[in-house]
Amino acid sequence: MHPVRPEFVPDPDPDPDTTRERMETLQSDVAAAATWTDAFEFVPESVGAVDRTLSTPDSDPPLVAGVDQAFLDDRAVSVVVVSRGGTVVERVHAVTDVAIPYIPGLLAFREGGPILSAFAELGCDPDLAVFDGSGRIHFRQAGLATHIGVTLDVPSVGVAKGLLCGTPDEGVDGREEGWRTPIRADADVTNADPGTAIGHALQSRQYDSTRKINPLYVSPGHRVGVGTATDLVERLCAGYKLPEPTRRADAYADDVKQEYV
DNA sequence: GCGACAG
DNA sequence: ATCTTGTCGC
Repeated sequence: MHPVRPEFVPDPDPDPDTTRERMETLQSDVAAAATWTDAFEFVPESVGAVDRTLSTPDSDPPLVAGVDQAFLDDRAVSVVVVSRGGTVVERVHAVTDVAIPYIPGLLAFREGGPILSAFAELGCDPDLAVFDGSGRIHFRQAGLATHIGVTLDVPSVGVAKGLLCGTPDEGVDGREEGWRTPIRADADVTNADPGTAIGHALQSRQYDSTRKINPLYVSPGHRVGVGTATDLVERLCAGYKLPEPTRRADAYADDVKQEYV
């Protein structure tokens, strides 16, 4: 089986509380090493969900990686789908054993190692990675997107379908497409001044009549600011609730899973 | 003790 | 995440 990186293996201890403390300490270290300001080479405006035949000969669109997983019993299928503009240029996957259960706030310890195994199969170097889960919107500001982003030192953003923690500036129900509001740190978020914007709720899609689609919760992973993270995700959407990188990864993970069932 | 909680 | 049929709407 693929070796699990030390970043995701806290020193073993018979006491579960001690193990948990070590994982939380590791996350605080990850948060301290994270950068939440724009620190990437590509031009944000060149990022898109579809190819643009003519116009804007600006700069080459960056390589954007979508990451997701599917599970079968005690195994995880981790995939990375890389696209440039609207074209998929590479898809890789890794099947690994999962030993850690899902615990809110500790997701990276369950999925991190398997995801790195998939990244190890990649032949290219993504300019940006989009994750299915939170980044800075996390109790210790070290969600999956931040943890992997820091580990690989790749610009990253987290896209979650549910809010883990933090408080929205406004109610999020029934909003129009394109709407967004800041998610601010509250007492549940450590290492952050209360009121600090740690992400956004983004209504990436909405129906005209029967509105009932919930918003996306976008947050910086690493080397991306809060506003830019949401701008990028918005640019990566193509008429669906989820941004294209994540949608493709989700679909590919399901395909691979079927072959292992 | 109770409630909340990404995938 | 996963287990699952039909069903409402564009």
